Amino acid sequence: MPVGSRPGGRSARVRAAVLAAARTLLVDRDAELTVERIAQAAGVNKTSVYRRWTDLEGVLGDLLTEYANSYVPIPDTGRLDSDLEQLALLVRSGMTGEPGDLVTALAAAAPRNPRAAQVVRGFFAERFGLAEVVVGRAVARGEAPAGTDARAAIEFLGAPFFLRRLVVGEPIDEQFARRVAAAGAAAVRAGAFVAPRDVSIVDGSRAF
Amino acid sequence: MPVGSRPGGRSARVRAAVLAAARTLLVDRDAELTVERIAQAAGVNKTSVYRRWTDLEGVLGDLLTEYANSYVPIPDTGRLDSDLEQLALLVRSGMTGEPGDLVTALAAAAPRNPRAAQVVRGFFAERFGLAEVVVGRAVARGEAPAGTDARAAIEFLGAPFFLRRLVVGEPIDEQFARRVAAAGAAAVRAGAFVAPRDVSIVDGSRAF
Amino acid sequence: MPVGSRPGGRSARVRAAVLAAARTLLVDRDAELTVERIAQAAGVNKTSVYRRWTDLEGVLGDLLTEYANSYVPIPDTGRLDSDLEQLALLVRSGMTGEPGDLVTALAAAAPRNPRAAQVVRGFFAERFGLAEVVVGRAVARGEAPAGTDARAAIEFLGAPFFLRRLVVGEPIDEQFARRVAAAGAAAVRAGAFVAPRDVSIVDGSRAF
Amino acid sequence: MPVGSRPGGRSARVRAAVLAAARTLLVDRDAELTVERIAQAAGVNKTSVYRRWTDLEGVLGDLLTEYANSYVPIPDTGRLDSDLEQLALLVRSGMTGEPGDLVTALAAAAPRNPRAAQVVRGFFAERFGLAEVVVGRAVARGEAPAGTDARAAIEFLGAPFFLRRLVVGEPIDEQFARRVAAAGAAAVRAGAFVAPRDVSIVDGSRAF
DNA sequence: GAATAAACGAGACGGTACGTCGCGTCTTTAC
DNA sequence: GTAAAGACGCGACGTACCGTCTCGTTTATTC
Repeated sequence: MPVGSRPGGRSARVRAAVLAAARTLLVDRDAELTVERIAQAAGVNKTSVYRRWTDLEGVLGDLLTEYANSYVPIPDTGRLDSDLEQLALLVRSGMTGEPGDLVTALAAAAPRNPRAAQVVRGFFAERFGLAEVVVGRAVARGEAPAGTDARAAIEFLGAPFFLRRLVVGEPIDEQFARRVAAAGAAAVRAGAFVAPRDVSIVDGSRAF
Repeated sequence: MPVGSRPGGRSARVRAAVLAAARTLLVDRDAELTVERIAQAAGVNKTSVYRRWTDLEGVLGDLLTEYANSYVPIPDTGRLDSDLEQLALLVRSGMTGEPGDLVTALAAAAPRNPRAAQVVRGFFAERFGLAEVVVGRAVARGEAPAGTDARAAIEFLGAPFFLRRLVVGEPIDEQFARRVAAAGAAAVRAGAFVAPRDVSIVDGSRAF
Repeated sequence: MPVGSRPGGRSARVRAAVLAAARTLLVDRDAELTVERIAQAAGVNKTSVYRRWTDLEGVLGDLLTEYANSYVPIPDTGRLDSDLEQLALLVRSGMTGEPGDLVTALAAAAPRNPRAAQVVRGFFAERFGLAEVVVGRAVARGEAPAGTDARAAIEFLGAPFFLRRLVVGEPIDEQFARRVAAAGAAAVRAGAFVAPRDVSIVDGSRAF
Repeated sequence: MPVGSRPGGRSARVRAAVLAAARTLLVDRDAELTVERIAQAAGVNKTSVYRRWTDLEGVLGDLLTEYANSYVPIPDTGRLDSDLEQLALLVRSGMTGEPGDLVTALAAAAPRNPRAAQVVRGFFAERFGLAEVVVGRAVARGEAPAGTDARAAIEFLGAPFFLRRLVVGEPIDEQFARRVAAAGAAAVRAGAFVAPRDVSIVDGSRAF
């Protein structure tokens, strides 16, 4: 959704001001995140916001995309357990900060705003995709059975953070992250994410 | 927030009509679920809705409570794996149907409506509580290590369904449910949910 | 377009406040007659205006209707000349005051607002209709030829006031009104408004 | 407001395109006649319109001026009646066609746009001025009393066309034009437009 | 024939008003 | 005397034009 046009022009200024204002209002809890308020906080006319984004969710989507483009180090410690732990701690710090609010806001808007749904899905598709290599390496090292569905494993690892954040509402501390990582590692090692047709083989090999 | 009064009075009739209308609009996708629309569909004045509930979320909360009060059979097959699988299949059928929509709607409202958050949390606290016995039995049978945190395990089991439903948006089929159950069982068996203070002991025992 | 409902209720209060505010803003030249400003001046929410009237023109239409319902004495002096003169002076005082502004505003909106056009037409249809009796009496007295089209005569009499008001913009003084009346009387007496088929007869009689 | 510069340059081309587009949109009823739409229809940027004209009304003013500069034959049949009839038929054809729409649009804008008011007044001042000679000749021929105010008579003649066009909205057919001419001729002949101070003389002469 | 100045296309911008929707409150009538 | 009917204040929505403003790109004169 970003327009871009000339980088140094007025366009860029307005765009930056709006995103910054949105970010501020997002952090300020109980700040009624509306288009009008964002525009006002950005010192920009409401019309200018609608010229660029179709929606409030469009703005938030761009914010989220900015985060998506920021560098996230994928851990590579040589062991599945510590890789997943590092990953879980990264997810935790992401979920408790600003992007967590963004995801919450967008996920809340998703049921009635297809674009919001698309943005948030795209964000996670990318994030999860990056993390899959961790599982792939474990398979290569023999820590995880061949045929392990990396995507499923990562989704399984990330899920509890969302449940807490969006539904349960309890705090997400480091211990929680470590426990989730441990569970994920155990499940991966036990072959719970091996693709169905291979399961029989794995089960068979496990019988010995 | 429900009033109740006398069961056969106007109160009861209005209440039933509103809940039925809300349920209908909830099932009809793209039906914009607003108080005014519900009142109209119920053949009732908007004021009558606000007399009984503080919010749209209040109505949905009552709807969810009705589901919460409906009987859910907790599986007891004698083995952890099949118990969790049954449980996961139950969760799946719950998430794909009407209560799934309810939870989605309430979870969406949660960030700006504390009561909605409370309702949805209460719902899950109860559901998860009921399911914990499954883990307890596994511990008793020796299938799971002593000190296993049943609540954490169940939360871990349920989480992927929410992620799919609220965020990722992919369909939740039986295979998905079975895989989640398998992962959960593996993690439980591996002791990933043993409480921290016992972890040292476990670690200690693992040292030998 | 007026709603009416209960006379002493809130409805009536809002309605009166809006009409009064509109009247005030109408008189204040350069006062940007908009719905929002009227609502603000009336101490009423914009929504309440739109609840009752579809348009700004709807409000003005009601104002005009109020004037239409106010009593206007139709002169009956016994002579066509003085009757028309009285009438012209009445039209003049109407055109130079508030209803003149109303008509101006509505006539301006008419080309793009059918309802405004309808209102202003209805207003004049009624006004002109009332004034026709003056011509009718003149015919009965023998001052005007039989078959005189009273409607056409009155339209002819009223027209110069509109031209001045809407187009030319010059002031409309008493002398102007008297001259218009004199011209109208002369035209009526000369049989200029006798229906076409009768014209030949009149012309014939005039030939002698 | 027209710039002109060199006749074959871009300026002239843009100017012509804009005026042509405006004329087209003016004829197409229900075409919303806005600056943006005109610019688009002209294949010209909005800025280019504003570079040349201050307003939409400025454009329409130029359009009207073009019509004003077009030749209008002032009838000279030798008799007042037929002169006025010819004139009325000319006015009719002008009012029912494109210039009628122009006048309507400009008259509608006049109350809030002084320049529009000025343009439309100027147009009529010129048109009426040209037509005055008809009355002057009638006076010279003895068909009308000396001292007849030609301007007033012509205004009186033209007025009913405006009333129909701007306010009443009924069609303007040839019969209407003829009747107006007849009424005008009768009023002129009867001395209704003789200047006030002369009225006494006329009245006196009429007394005999 | 190159330099230069004016006009142009493109389109973002601040601004005002529009008309709509939904919320939750409050009054009025009627049962 | 309670409750249904529905108007109300409120706030935000998203749209349409307005008239202004850069910012490159032609175009057409001028040297």
